[in-house]
Amino acid sequence: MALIRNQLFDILAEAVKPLFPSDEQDGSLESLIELDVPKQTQHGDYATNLALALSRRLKRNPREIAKQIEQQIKDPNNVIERIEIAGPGFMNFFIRPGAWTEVIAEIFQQSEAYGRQDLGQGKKVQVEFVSANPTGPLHIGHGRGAATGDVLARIFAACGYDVEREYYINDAGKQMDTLGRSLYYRYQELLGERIEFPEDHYRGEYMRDVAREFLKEAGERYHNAPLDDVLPVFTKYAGDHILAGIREDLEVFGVGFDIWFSERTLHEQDAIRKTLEALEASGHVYEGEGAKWFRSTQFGDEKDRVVVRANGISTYFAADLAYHKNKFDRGYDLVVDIWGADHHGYVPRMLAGVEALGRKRSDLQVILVQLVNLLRAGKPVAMSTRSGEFVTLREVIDEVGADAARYIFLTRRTDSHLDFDLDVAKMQSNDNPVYYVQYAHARLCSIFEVAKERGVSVDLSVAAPPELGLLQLPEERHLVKMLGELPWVVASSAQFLEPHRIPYYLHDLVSLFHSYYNRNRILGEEAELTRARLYLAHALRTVLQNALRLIGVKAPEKM
RNA sequence: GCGCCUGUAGCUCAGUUGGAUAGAGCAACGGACUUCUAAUCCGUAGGUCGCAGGUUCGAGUCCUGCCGGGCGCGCCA
Repeated sequence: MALIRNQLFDILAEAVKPLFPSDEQDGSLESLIELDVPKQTQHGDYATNLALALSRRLKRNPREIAKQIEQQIKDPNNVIERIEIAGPGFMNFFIRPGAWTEVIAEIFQQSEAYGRQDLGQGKKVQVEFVSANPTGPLHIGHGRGAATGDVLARIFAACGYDVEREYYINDAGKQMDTLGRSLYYRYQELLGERIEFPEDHYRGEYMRDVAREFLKEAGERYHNAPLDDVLPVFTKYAGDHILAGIREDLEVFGVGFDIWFSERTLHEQDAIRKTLEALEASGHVYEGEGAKWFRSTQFGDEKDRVVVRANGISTYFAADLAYHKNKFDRGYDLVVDIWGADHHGYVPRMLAGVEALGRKRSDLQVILVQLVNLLRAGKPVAMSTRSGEFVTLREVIDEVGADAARYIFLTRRTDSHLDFDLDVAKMQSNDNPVYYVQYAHARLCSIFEVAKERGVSVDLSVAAPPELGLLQLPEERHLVKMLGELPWVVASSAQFLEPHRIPYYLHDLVSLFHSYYNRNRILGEEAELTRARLYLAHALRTVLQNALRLIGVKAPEKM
């Protein structure tokens, strides 16, 4: 049996059809159906503005339309107790109390799979995120991107998409040479040379660490070696070493990737030249002023973009065109790029590139994650990779914990700016919203522990005991209703690419539980009621675990 | 100058894509532990949703203008 929300949706989808001639009865009708959980209980368990939405199209009074839809409603499972048509034409649905217990049975049966669904039907999705240059450690902004991409990938997977996570390594280009030289200079310094370290090189303390490591491994054999001869050695060492550190930090943060894609491989396979040739053949690349240009204005960009400079060297953007061609050639139906918002000016040309490569613009979704303001006691902390004056992601995680950091990143929309105050995050560590959620889980686990100690039979082997009807308190119905919303929350997170919906859902759900817990006893005098409530508790625990897993936060059994 | 993001309670942020009486956490104040975890709960207080117009049955949400904050605007990556 389907969840109440889904049943209502299907019922409405059927009931609305007769209002239209048969040639208009397509999927567009279903997309109009929205089921709202009203804030006011007097407005029912679910409400829809369907009649209001249709009134313009049908040019009729919305209340009349609502009445007509109501007459068409068939409710074979008898989930609807009554329907009220209210205000200008809202339809408010009151669910038969007994129907809610189906939700618990559903959760019980699906268990770990509850919340998963098959919206994606196996479509291939790639989420590319972090992709920080391997020239320095990850900072807090990368952390936000990492959390966002990681959770989005988890959400897509839960929605039945075939997801791959990818990290694009910018290991070509001149910043790598700069990195190699930075290591070279620090290395020579360690060997006692006096070096005037260039302003525009990587001055961070971490480069000294890399140099010490390098010295340990390579010894002194590069002492005063001519820079040009040995630069590749230094570049490779520094790049590999820093990338290894990045991988380690991400691992600590609970973020993993399926593919680490090296930009260098594009050059090695001549992919950039091939891509440009193809684009030239299709008329999207032309020559002018000694350079080669991509005609991005044809697809709405404000000006055309250079892909090969007058000196014959291709631009970063050219590599990115080849990279995205490579992505689509790998067969992804949808590619999601997660970028720092400071790259937003780059979006129009990339979308233009996607179209020039023969794909739909919507096949690439770019999520811009707004920058993070790192604060300490309300004061901004300077962040600059070159100067080396910054707090690394690793330091933040060590200071406030991975779960708390994740939660702070995830409880805002990606397009809103984020103030991350280390002192606040630490100071509030006991009142941190993440602990509020985790605590609920620990409490639930504790209930089952105590039940076991007291010898209360917790036979959860049967999907849905008949006594669930004993759950008659309004709070219990409210809880169950909310439990039933998880799949919808997950689906909408995927649809709108908004991971923040999950933590907000968790918070609301857990708030209901804490309140319920303080007012009522799960393990009470009456055996049957206790049993019913244990089933509710079990369902709740399942939902918490599943939702926490989606955001990559631990569900501790004890706190 | 142009473009993107943003402005909601003292602070940090939600607000189901246009719905009914705008919410949460922190901070403040007052209560609740002999009970399944008080990292919890209950209550009080806190708002001209930046400002001004417009669109319509209905606007925090959409359109225009203005004001403020952030970011970007290279044959750099």
